[in-house]
Amino acid sequence: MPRRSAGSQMPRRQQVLDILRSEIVTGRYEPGERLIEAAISKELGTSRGPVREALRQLEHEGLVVSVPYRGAVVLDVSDEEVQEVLIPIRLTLESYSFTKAMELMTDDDFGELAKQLWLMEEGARRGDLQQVVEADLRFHEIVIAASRRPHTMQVWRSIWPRIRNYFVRYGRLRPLESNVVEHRELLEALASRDPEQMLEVLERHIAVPVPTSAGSVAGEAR
Amino acid sequence: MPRRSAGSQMPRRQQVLDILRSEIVTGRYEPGERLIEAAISKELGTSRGPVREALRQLEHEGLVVSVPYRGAVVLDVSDEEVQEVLIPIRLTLESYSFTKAMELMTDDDFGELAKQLWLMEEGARRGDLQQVVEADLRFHEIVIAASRRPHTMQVWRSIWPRIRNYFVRYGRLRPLESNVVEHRELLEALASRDPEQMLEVLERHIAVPVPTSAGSVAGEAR
DNA sequence: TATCGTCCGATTGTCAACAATAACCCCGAG
DNA sequence: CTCGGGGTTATTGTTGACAATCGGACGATA
Repeated sequence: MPRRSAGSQMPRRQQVLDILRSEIVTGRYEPGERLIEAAISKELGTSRGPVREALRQLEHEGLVVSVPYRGAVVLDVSDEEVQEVLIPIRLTLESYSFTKAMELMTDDDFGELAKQLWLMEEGARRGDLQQVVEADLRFHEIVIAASRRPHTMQVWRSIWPRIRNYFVRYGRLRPLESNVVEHRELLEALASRDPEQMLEVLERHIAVPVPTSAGSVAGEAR
Repeated sequence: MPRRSAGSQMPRRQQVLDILRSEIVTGRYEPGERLIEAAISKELGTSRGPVREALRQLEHEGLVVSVPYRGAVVLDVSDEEVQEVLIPIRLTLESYSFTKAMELMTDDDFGELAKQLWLMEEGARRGDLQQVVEADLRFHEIVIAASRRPHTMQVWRSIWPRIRNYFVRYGRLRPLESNVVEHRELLEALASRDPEQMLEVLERHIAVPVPTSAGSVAGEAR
C-alpha cells in the first residue's frame, strides 16, 4: 500500500507541494522569483486553497519566504548557512535518531533501507544525481522515522529540502559511487547494533560534504 | 511601530496562532487533546481558514501533530528530545547567529535588547516566569534576526516554541535572577565585539538548563 | 457469539466569491 | 526635474458552502 507518490490518493496540497518543491530544486523557479497563488492554481487546475497551504509549507522548509499581503518569493540557498548551520544540526539530529532507531528497527525497516540503497546504486550507475540524492535523503528519513521521535522528525522535515537543494548543486563534486558505499556501510553498521561503530560511520558520512574549504567552488556567487 | 501584539493590524491567522500557542503552553489544551477547526473558529469568532493555517503553523512548530482527514492533536513535550536535540541545535544555531550579528547590530538593535532585559528584570522581580521566558526568547530572536540569515531564522522559528514550553515547565528549578544576570553578560559581551568572549558566555548560558542529570526531576514521566 | 459489511455522523479537504491591502502609475506642484 | 498625493490594479486574506473521508455504531450472518 503506497503512501507516497500515490497519484490522487493524497490531499491536493501534498501534490501541489511536491510539484512546487521539485520545480524549485530543478531551477524552473529561480531565486528571487515571485510565486503567485492565482497563477499556480490556474496552472495546476486547482483552487487557491491547496496552493496557499503548499506555499506556507515551502516557507517552513526554508525554500521560500513570504510576507503578509506580498506573497512568497523563492529563497536562494546559502552555502555558508547550509555548511555552518544546517549540516551541523543534521549531525546532532541524526546522531540521536540513529542511536534510538537502532533498537527499534524492524526487518521491514531494513528492507526499506535496502530498497533505497538499490535505487541509489541504480541512479549512480546511470549518473542520475537527482535519483541518488532522492534515495540518499529517503534512506536517512526512514531511520529517523523509525526512531519514533516526533520532535526530531519535525526538525528533519524543516531542513531536508534545503540540504537536498545543496546536494543537487554540489553533488557533482564527489563521485556518486562513494555515496553508495557510505550508505552500505551505514546499513551494515545499523544492522550490527553497535552504537560505537555506527556513530563513527555516521559522523564520517555527514561531515564529509564541505567542498569550499579550498575555495574551489565559487561560480554562482551572488 | 509595533509589529507584534498589534491588536488587529496583523492577519487573523497570526492572532489565532498566538492565542492557540499561548493556550497550549498554559495547559488549557492538554497533550493528546484534539483541536477541532470548527469549534475553535466558532470560539474565536472567525472562519475556519485562518484557524486551519494556524494549526498548520503549530504543526511546524512541533506543538501539534496532524494527520490527513483526522485533524490535529496536541503533542507533549519530550524532555529527552529537548535536551538531546533541540538544545544542542540551538547552540550551533546561535553560535553562528551571534557571531554574524555582532558585526551587524545597530544601536537600535541594542536598544531592543536592553528593553527585553528590562522586561526580564521586571518579570523576575515579580516572580512572573511567563514574562521572563518571553523576554528571554525574544532577546535571542532579536540577535538572530539581526544576523540577517534567513535560513537560520527559519530554524529558530521551528524550535523556539518547544524550548519555551520546556522552560516554562522546568524554569522554576533555577532562580529567575540568574537568568537576568546571564543575559546582561550576554548583552555586554555582544557590545564588546569580542567573538571569543561572547561565544564563551553564550555557550555557558545555553548549556546550563539540564536539570535531570542527577535524576532530581522525574515527576511527570509518562 | 464473533465477524463482517454497511450506514451515519463528525470532521477535514476543497472551492469560488468577496474583502482588505499594498505596490504601482500618473499627474500636478514646487 | 524632483517629490508628493490619489486613484488603480494586482495580489493576498477571509468567508461560507459543498465534497470527501474517516471511525464507529448497528445489524445481518454464520
